[in-house]
Amino acid sequence: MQPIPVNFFQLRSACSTCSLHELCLPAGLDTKELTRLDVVVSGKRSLKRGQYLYRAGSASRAIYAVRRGFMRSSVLHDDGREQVTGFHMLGELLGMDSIGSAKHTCDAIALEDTDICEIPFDDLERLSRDMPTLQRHFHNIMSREIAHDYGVMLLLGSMRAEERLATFILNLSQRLGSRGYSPTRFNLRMTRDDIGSYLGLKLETVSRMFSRFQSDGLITVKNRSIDIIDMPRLRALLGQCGTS
Amino acid sequence: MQPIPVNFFQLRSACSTCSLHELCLPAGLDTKELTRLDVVVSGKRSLKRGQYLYRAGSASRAIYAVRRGFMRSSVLHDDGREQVTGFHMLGELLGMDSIGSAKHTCDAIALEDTDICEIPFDDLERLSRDMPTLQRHFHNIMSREIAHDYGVMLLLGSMRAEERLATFILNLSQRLGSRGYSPTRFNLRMTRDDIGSYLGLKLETVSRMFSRFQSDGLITVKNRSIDIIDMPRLRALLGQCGTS
DNA sequence: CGGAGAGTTGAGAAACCTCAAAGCAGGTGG
DNA sequence: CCACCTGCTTTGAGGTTTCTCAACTCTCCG
Repeated sequence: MQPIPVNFFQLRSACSTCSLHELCLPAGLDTKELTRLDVVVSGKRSLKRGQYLYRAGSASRAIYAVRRGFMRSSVLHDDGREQVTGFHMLGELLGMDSIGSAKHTCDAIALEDTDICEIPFDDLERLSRDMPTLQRHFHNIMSREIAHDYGVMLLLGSMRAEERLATFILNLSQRLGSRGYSPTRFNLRMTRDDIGSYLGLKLETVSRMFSRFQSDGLITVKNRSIDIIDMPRLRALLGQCGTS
Repeated sequence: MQPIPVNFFQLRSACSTCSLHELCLPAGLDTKELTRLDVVVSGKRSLKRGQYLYRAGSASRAIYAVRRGFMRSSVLHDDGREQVTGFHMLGELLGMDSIGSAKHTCDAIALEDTDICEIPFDDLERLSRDMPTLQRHFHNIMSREIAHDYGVMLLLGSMRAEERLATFILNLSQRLGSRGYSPTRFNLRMTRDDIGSYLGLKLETVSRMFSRFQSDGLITVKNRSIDIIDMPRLRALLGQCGTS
């Protein structure tokens, strides 16, 4: 749950033609290299809200970057239980779990109308062999995803409901802030059930925690719109509850 | 928590000189390529039980493979809480979370006397550019680690204690079996506290579940030695408890 | 033989879940 | 434009699981 250290403005300046995603970020790529990368990334898809980008089990030959909109990834257990594994906003990548198996292990669904660009593995790997900077950068991104997942395990394994939700809100705030949006006022794109699934809680617990945060004066919640009133005290919730 | 699909015998035959780890596994590398890989992988380290391979924050320029022994990885929260993120046995890789940041994000400690071989990123990336098969294979491994982490999230987010521990035991059984050891009788290398931290439970809960499994006739537990008596019923515990 | 670390077990407390009812918002069709 | 319907959200009450605290046992070593 470490915030992804991406400054959207850096990103924009580094990559004006292509899809404004993590992959063509700091990298130190020259114009010619960026152009080559751009060609590879040119496959685009538009999704309506509720439409799947891919489903578990389907064939996979690409990773995806969010150009516009908001995505949710989840894994499905045999017995029907679902675990949300992540939410993906502008510039973020998804589908890195399926390079290994050539089949998707997750579902990915659009939570609002979303534009996606597609980056075929084969092209990415071919390009990486020519461009060490890109290669290193791609490895960094996958590695960061792993480190991020460890953060989520820490959250799921050792935090209480209150701390989980505070972490979640602050993480969204940070990611929106670094993209130039307000870090204190934003709209959630997902349901309470989605949040609960991601945080290992039931939707009622999520709802109760939102209410408690509101009555404690930390945030204002009105349906899906969040307004962070007292950022310092919200931050102070992290690492407070449960010393074990 | 999907089992890692590695057959140790395949592995052994594919890679007789080097360190018998995942990296030089199916790959389809020829002898010359294997030799080049072998040179890179030649850095070795031996650890005594209780010794750290690396600690969070220290500089990182390599990934590591277990040649012999047993390792534990964990992330540390600011307030001292610890979350075990994985256990690593013969042939498995660790340290892939730290390629991105050049600093380790985890601690890695030896749970018994362990030999490790070190694979510097730079060498691996250089070699990958020459050897597409290795490149693809390395990406597969990182990708599988991500998919595996999603499985752990599912476990932590939506399973009850009983199911978590059953999953854990079956996962160990599977990994030991694929390495030629008995899948039904084995010794745990970690404490109840380690297991609890990995599974998001307290050590007392782990202990109680072991006792319950034993009195239900599923396994025999004597300290750290486990004997699986009724594999089918142990498997049946998965996906049974909690339909939500 | 003693000590330290690890594991077991019990009792009570706390956190979270389940079930249930009611309120709201947003979209659709008449 | 309104009424209705559906899906989402909130809130309460009671139940379950897991945690906490504590005492005791066991095992391994020196």
